[in-house]
Amino acid sequence: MSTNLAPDQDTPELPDFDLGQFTPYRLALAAQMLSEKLSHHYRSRFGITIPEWRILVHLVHRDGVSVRDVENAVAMEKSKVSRTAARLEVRDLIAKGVHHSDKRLVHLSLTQKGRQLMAELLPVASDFQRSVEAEMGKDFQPFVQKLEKLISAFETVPHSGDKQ
Amino acid sequence: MSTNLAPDQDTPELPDFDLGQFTPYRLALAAQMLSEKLSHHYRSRFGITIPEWRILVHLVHRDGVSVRDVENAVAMEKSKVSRTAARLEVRDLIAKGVHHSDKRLVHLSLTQKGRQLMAELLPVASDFQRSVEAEMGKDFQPFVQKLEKLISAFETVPHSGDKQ
DNA sequence: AATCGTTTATTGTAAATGCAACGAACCTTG
DNA sequence: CAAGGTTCGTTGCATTTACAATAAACGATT
Repeated sequence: MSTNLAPDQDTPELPDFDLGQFTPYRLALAAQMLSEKLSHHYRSRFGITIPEWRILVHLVHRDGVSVRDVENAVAMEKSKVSRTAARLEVRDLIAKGVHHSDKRLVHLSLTQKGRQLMAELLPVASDFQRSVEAEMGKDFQPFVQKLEKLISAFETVPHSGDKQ
Repeated sequence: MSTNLAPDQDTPELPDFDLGQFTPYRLALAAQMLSEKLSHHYRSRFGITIPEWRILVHLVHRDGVSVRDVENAVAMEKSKVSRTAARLEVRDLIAKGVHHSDKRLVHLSLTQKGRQLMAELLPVASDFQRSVEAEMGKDFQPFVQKLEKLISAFETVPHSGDKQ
């Protein structure tokens, strides 16, 4: 409880700022809404979380890759990839092997069980994608193009001193 | 290491699925990139995290609200709002009081120190917003309109049985 | 071949998160 | 006013997360 006697004294004039007009927030909100709605399908029907989904779907696209490859492809930190992959291995959805020539690399690949799961999961994702496209109608293509433009504009340039 | 002798036997044909074309993922990526780039300013220069930023900026917009109000306004769970507000109170950036007539409600408001912080922070956010708009040029307005269309299309309708 | 620096993946640790359970305050109905 | 149901905010708990530190394998240089 404040005991200030002159609460407005010396207070700088604050410009009004509406979070609802702030693009980073609106983008985060849209992403959160779509992800929650979609991941509801993964979770309730297949017990798959979003990080798990990302690894699995990347392995469908390009099987037999390393943790580092996944990290770059699906925008997840390597420790997150590592622990998520460990969970998937326990459930026998992926297999972890060693690369032929480079023993540092982990060879991640889908198991039969993983492939069967993805055979059920991918149509759900495709349906969802189609529902997004249908929802936006003719606006979809231009929207995606501008979204990609935004992504490439804000893509972190390597070695550009971004972290400091 | 797998000992399957016929690894492709019984394997269903998996359609190729490119995460890079999947709208929920691209949206999440764009949001993550913008948030990271922006929150870098908050963090390094002011020691403010994204949840803290959201509460503070909402209090600039509409001061003296409850946890529930914040929860609805900035799309954060109430327990997250509660704990984040507790941190902000410790740092004397916001004050927690009791509502006049309803003693259940917590009255959240900016302190002098909080207002001074926001006086420094808001211009940074505005600059960032302008940089996004500049980056996208004439595409910005149509992009935002379509983004809002997407948000309202996927907004969870209350009492529509969405959670089951 | 031995050594130094780099890359890769895992793990330790503290912090953050979501969900459920809880108590307090409110609101209704009898 | 008493009892039952609801809303609000906090807290307990198990899980997840980010970041740093580590170990193992690699490559290059001498």
